[in-house]
Amino acid sequence: MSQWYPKKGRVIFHLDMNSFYASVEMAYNPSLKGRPLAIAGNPGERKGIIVTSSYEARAKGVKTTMPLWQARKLCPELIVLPPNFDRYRTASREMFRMLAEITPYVQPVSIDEGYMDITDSEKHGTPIEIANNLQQRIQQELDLPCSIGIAPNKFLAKMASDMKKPMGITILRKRDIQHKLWPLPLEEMYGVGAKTAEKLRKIDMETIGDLANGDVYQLKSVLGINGERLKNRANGIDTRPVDPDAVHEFKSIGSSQTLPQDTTDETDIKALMNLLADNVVRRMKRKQAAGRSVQIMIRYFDHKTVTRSKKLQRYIETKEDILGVASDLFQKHWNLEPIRLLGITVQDVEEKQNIAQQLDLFTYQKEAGKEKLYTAIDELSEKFGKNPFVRLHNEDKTEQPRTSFQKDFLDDYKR
DNA sequence: TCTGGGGTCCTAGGACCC
DNA sequence: TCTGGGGTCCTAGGACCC
Repeated sequence: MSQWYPKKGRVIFHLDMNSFYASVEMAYNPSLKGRPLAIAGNPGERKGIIVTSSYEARAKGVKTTMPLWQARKLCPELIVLPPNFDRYRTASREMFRMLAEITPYVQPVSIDEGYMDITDSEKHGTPIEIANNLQQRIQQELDLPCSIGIAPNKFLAKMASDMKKPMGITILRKRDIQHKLWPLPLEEMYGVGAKTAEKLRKIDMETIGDLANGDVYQLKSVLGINGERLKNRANGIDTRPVDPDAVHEFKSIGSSQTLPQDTTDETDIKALMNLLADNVVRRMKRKQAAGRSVQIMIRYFDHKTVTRSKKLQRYIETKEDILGVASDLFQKHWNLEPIRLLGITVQDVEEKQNIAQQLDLFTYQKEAGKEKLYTAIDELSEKFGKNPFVRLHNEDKTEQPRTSFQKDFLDDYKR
């Protein structure tokens, strides 16, 4: 008789690069180390906001998404650099390559963070040893700091990696939840933003512990299905697997841009739409993808934002097709007020190779439909002898057989 | 003269079908 | 002469994350 083994608990890492863009710039130019540094989109323009900042800048109150002028007021000696995405992508690739040397179960979630399932990676050491080695290696070979959370599932690992920065390693076991997780304010929970926290405060909740011990029906009535999920997470329940393929399963590809000034000028608008369509098409080509739905976004001078979309009959991939649908939507829905930002997104995106399969399926169904028709005709023929349908039959006999099923049928027919 | 740009997932209402 | 209840698709918007 086979022995019953308890299901092996998983060991999940969440690895988070610390102030990634700023750290990469410091690795490239060590003279920046120890100084207040910020990466900001197009310094000088109005869309200049802080994307990332070094810990020295954060100490002065500089925060992500803060307008640049505000950051400079708080920290006059702030060094500001424009983003250099090629550098960040290179560093990111190197970092993920190191993770992949430990296990194939690596799920990138953004350029600077990812999950690993190291449950079956004992040969590389204990979880602590693996985390230490990994952190050291990234530090020594890439000159970049990271934090690692170690836990039995993704949610806890994510929360753990946030607990000690920079260069932290934090273990969050189920039995640690009560004293390490529950005292934290609601906003610190992954998945709880400002709006959700506000709703929860209205029912007298302040901490993650309050959420964990809340009444599930009340939570559902306030937050819908998300209420139940958040309660589970707060109790350390999360069964989502680490999925290395998730990164390939993109669903939309979009591009949006704020104009230099608000405008109603159709020439400016057309030029921007053209540029956005170019961006989208270039990225769709790179991913060998096509899409079935086009969405435009219009942000007006007063920040009011509308989206309008159209689902299409067929998959499209060319600039002409995408720009055509986007322009139609724009013409139909622009209220003539000054525009601040425009966006074009292609949705229901599929890799073309998968679309081919879908087309095959479609063809197959059409064939299957024909088979049914043929069967029906056969029955009719048997009942009534020769009839007009037989003509259709004869025409099809010359067709190239497409499915084995149809081939059998045609063979039968010829006999 | 505050508030970028890339995404994902969920909700809710109307249309339409059974 | 009034009218149920599911299910799916489409569209618009909201919340959240990095």
